[in-house]
Amino acid sequence: MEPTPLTSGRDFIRQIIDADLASGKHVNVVTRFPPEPNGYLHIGHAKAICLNFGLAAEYGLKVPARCHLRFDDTNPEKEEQEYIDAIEADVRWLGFDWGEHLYHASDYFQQLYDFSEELIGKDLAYVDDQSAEEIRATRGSLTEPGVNSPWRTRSAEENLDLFRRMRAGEFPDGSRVLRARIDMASPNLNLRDPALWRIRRAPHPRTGEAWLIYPMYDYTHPLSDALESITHSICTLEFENHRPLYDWAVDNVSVDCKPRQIEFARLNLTYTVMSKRKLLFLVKEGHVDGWDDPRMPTLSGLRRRGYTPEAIRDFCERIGVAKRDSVVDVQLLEHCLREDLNRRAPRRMAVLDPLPVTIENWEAGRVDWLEAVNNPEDESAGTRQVPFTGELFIEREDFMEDPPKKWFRLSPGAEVRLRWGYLFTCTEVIKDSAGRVERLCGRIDPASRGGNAPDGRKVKGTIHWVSAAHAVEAEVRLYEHLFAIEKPGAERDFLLDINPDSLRSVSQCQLEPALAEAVPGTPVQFERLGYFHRDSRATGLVFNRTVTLRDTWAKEAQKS
RNA sequence: UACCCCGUGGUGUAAUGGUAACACCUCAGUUUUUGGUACUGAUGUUCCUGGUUCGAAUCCGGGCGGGGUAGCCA
Repeated sequence: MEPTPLTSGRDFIRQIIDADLASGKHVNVVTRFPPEPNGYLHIGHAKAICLNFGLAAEYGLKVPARCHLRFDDTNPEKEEQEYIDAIEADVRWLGFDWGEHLYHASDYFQQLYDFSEELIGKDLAYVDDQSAEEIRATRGSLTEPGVNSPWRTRSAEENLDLFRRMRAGEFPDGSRVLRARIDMASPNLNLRDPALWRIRRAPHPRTGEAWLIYPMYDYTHPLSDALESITHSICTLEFENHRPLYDWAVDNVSVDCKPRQIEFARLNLTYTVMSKRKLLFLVKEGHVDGWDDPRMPTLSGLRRRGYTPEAIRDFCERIGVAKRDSVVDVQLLEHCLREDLNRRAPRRMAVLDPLPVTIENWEAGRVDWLEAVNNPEDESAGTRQVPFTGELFIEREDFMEDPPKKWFRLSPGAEVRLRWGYLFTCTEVIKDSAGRVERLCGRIDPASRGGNAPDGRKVKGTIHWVSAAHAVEAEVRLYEHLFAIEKPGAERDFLLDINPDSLRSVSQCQLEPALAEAVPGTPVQFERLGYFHRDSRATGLVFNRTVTLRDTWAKEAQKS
């Protein structure tokens, strides 16, 4: 090891590990990410994944280090193979690799069982015949101690016999549990003789019908960690009160490894909900279109929305790790996304709300192929040819008949640049009988091909356009936050806080021809509008808006 | 009103007894063939109260505030 590392500027977890390495308590670092396969992974899990796998990668530069993926599959009633598969795919997509170290708590059932016989032999566990209701009633309350079970003083022989018969299936579901014998008067409720095993005749995705009893999390987790030689077992704050029980388990059975549990604050994000229960509810009740709905904070939803693993990892790094409850501004996530997409997304022109424009001084039938830069941030992205003709579509909102101050897009008599094309002046506004603008006519400056004024005159506004004859049609889905307020559910049922405009689907958008070949999974910028991403599930040409561009004009316009 | 944890700009995170910093947000400006990007600048912070100390965001006491915990869920 290097001389004592600088602990300054590091989060509290890294400081703990630094100290453990410096003191010689550990010579390696082993972490784990332990999801329960009862739902899809979300951005909050990404924080834990980046932390645990990131720690292994970081410390791996100096000492042996690794991170395990372990499924915490001890409750077959809620867990499914579909979730197991999705979780593995999501962790990989995020960019992490567990190598050989894929584990399941269910792999340890036999060892966990043997440890329980050991506990029984030490008079540290007993079989309780009370019902769940009776146990609840005798647990006491936050301010009152619990009451000992009448079965608490059974002999080790009797407990052993009963426990073996529990396993053998001699008793009905719920009729008995194995309990730790700790202290029914402990101020920590978790220590009031917690259940260790319960009888449950439910088929398990991995062990099938082999087990009729299943171990509890509080018992399974510390011992699974110990069996895998985990050095630092990182979990979220709500397990803080469980730590004494965690330590009790590893201290009282024959394992030689004593992992340390460290708790950190889970991620909360503005304008979204993060609990699996709520996300499952949104899916089941049809408020969204499945776990991978682009509005969901799930990794599969973010992926379908167009988020990149790089942006998510960057975000997880920037939010830091601490113990205080906090709510991160979703704008930071969006910032990380834009920063990444700005570097990599090729630019294209797309008109979402088309307004026809006729260029009067353009020879009928003439097509001019213009060179357009693919990405000003990346010269290697090259250029492409876009067709320019006398009949174009521009964005309806880029024209105003009576523009406000500071408006520098199109208006009657005003000159704008058609991106990569010509300088254009609107000379006539044609309306339908209802007074709605139907079409614009105008003239281009033939000497301004490419967009440069021949005499150097300043043209402030640049707008995007497509040639009507060449445009391809597409559906574009405009997403906003799923919830309308920063902290959904804070004041009332979270469903009431759902944003009714979280999805606006626009059909018959007019796109430049290159977009017909857009590939799902690769981002593209629609110039002046935002970053988009061809939907991976829809047939036909459908784009999801990943995130808008920053829009200072929208802000300016909002002021008045 | 039992036990545990946590209080630093609007938000998130640093500063580990020695000038309170970084990022996001907000605002103002420069550059710009995207009202994008980039760049510059500005506003704004240690919950309160005693104590220890030459010196406290940091250590100690007392308050106050927030969160967690009473599944045979994880």
